[in-house]
Amino acid sequence: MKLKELAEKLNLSQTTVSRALNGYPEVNEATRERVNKAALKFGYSANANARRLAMGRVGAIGLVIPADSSQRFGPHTAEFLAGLAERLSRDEIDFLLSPIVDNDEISVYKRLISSKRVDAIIVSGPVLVDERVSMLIDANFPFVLHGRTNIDRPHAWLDIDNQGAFYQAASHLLDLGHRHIAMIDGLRGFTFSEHRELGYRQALSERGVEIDPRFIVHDYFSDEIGFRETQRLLSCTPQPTAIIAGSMMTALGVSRAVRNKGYQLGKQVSLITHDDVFPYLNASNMVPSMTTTRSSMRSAATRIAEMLVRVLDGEPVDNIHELWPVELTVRQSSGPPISG
Amino acid sequence: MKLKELAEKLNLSQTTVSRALNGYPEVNEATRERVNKAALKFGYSANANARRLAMGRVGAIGLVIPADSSQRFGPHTAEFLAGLAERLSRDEIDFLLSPIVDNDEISVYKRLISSKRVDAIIVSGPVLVDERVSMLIDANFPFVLHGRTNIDRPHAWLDIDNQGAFYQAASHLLDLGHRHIAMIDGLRGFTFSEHRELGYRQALSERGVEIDPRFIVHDYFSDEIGFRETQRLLSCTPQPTAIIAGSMMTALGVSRAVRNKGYQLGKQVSLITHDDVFPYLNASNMVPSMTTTRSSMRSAATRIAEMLVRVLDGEPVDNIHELWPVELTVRQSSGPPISG
DNA sequence: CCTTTTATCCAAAGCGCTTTGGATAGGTTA
DNA sequence: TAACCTATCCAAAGCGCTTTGGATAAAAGG
Repeated sequence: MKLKELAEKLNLSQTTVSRALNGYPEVNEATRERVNKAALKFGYSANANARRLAMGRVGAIGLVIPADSSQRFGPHTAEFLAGLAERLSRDEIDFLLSPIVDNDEISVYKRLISSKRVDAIIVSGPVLVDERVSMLIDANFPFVLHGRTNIDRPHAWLDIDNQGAFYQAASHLLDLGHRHIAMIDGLRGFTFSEHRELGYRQALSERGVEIDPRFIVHDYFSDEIGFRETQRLLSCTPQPTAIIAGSMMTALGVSRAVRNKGYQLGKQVSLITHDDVFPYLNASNMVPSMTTTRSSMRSAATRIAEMLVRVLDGEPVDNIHELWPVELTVRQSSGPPISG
Repeated sequence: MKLKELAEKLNLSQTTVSRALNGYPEVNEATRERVNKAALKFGYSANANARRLAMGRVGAIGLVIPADSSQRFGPHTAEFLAGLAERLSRDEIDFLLSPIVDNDEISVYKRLISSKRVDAIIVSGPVLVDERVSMLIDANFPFVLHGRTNIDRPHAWLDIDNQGAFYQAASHLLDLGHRHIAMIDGLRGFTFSEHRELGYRQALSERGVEIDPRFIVHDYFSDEIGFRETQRLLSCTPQPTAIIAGSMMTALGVSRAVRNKGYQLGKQVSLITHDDVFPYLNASNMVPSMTTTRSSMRSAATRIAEMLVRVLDGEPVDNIHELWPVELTVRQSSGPPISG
């Protein structure tokens, strides 16, 4: 069923039917109703391609995702997508996932833009000076960045206060009396990771605590890394008495290594984790319950979707950015240091 | 830059340029090269909407995902998407995620079909008699099902042997001498979940072991459910001496509850988990290492993408289905029952 | 040397929609 | 009653591409 046929059945022109369907004012209410009813009855729904061709709009936003078997497409991405879906479904905006081909990320973005299949793009996992971001600004293509870069040309972004998170975590541990604090976070180069390290260093420096480079780990978020690195850390002299973990997955590995050594969390080793809030992995239900810096990835994504809609509505991007604070929740996995 | 302009610059017709670009034979090799070079130089790339409108094809496949904050969009979905991306990137096929609106799943599918935005659909999480599947068959719309249904009209699917998985797990536990075996699996109604219960029941029945309905749990896959239900199970009389968990997330909760009670995995309580293979959560690295039935969700997705391409190439769906066996890997979390 | 084939290329007709620039008829105003 | 709105509808022109049905010229066949 196409517009023309529907129009014929109704003895109306395509113009009128189109207008009736799209809510234009210059059509009689009675007519509109008649059209709507008929559309429903015949199961008519506009061909999206034709519609977009005519309008120059798309009704979809783009995301570029890694296509190899890397760790990068993990539970964080899933939460993120779920959050986007939550908001975008309201406007019937779909999203287009474009896998990276030939490891050439930037050209996937370019393809996405020039193929006109998306109205906007969401960029995540930025590095400090992100080529994608400057390219998108240059191309004047609408996008929202999840995270931050050092590029100070105006663009829309949302980030959480990663520096503050690790600063708070480290400060709390210092308050408790810890002096040997390690951190196991995400890969070096990513802004979030660098910011977290900054927060960690800041806290330690403020108290005059020396920073031991062996205690700073950057790697993938996985239980295995958490386990392995904690084992390594616990064989250092002096041993760290506290660890800050960048993700729940990492924390699982850390816990395991700590237990494995016969230690208890919150006693010989304290642990603070950054919690992106996975519905299937709850920090407060852990045993012992986990001290965390918490910020829902899903909510952030929902908000980003919101911002994207604003960008698409033409709002100037200068004002579209948000920095979300991160709150420390003290639970049982952190306590004053005791000797092993 | 549009086709017309490019054609003008080259002093050729749109037809020829289009054909040159799309690899049709009726164009001189020299001309083709000239065209390709010019296209590259001017950064020309066909407007996808126009292209699709003209061709009636899309270059994207559809997936419907839950948009609420349910548990359903979790790490399994993420792995699945990653697997699809791995294969579809080769053919530059994108995927379109359509969130469910108003909780009306079937109409999202219909919208997806009639809006002509995707060439095919991937359906996952089928129930025993799945309305979506019969609808898609009726509509004669290409799709591949991840999982199985009882609908015996021809369609393409890939499933793992869920029944066999739980049958093997239960049998192994019975072999070890367990007589009180519980299972904590996914939500009732889903085929995979029903199949697993079938396997479990079959194993127990074959050995004449009575089935205790309190020992069969169906719920979301999460550590919290695993924890809570295990606590409940361990307060039953008689206590189960073994638990089969449907997912790694569940297993984390189970482990925690077991430890919490002062028990050891593989001693007072044995645990076998179905492992969908998450890169960030490794069964063999757990302590104690985890006995699993293992089947990579990611590989399955990659294969499904492969099948989808075949479906799109017009191969009859009758022969496009695969049932993947699941292998039991015995590790330390399962052992003979000992008294608490 | 003329006819037939083959290799290239092109003009124009869609694909299904939105939107521009009127038409038409009934109602208002003076 | 004539001149002017207003509300409602329509025909036709794109949107940028692919594809059909030739045209043209060079090569081959007789």
